[in-house]
Amino acid sequence: MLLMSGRRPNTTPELEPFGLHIRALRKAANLSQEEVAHRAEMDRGYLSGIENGKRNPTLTQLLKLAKGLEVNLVDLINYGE
Amino acid sequence: MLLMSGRRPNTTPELEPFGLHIRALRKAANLSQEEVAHRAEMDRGYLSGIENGKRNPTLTQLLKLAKGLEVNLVDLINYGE
DNA sequence: CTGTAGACTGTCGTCGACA
DNA sequence: TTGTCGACGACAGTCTACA
Repeated sequence: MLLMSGRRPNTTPELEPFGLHIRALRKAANLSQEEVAHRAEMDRGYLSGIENGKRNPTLTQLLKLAKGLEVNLVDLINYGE
Repeated sequence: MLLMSGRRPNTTPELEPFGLHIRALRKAANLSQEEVAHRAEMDRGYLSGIENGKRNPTLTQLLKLAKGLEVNLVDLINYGE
């Protein structure tokens, strides 16, 4: 093997706080991952990966996510760092 | 012709305002692309692509860029939208 | 409802080079 | 100093499916 297809990295320390923040925003809005993913027009499994700090989203994905959570981009990335 | 290797997309409307903002921040600090890229530990040519709205950086790249420009993440992405 | 696995396409991100 | 090109490895992002 060594085919390494579907990216499934372990939790990345750098991305973890962001993921927790996204989850907090979603919970605060009382939405399921599926609902947010649908509104953001992104994959539900991918959103799960983001919340768990396993994915490294691009700027365009962040824009979609902000839309899905109905917050502006600044609030989306305004976590502790 | 149709081999499409080294990513060299045309300007993406979605990414353009962000690029202009990054350029403004860099100019305000009186830095060259090379200096910022070095401090951010990223490729200079790639930074050029970002400023021109041709690249779609990931969250980790944004974190690096904030470091290179010596601003926090919020200021980095706080452009008009 | 959520997490994760497999498979696939397309792009990210780097390096070296040249205008 | 900046933009862009070629090549290439690695990963983003999607879809189906199952616990």
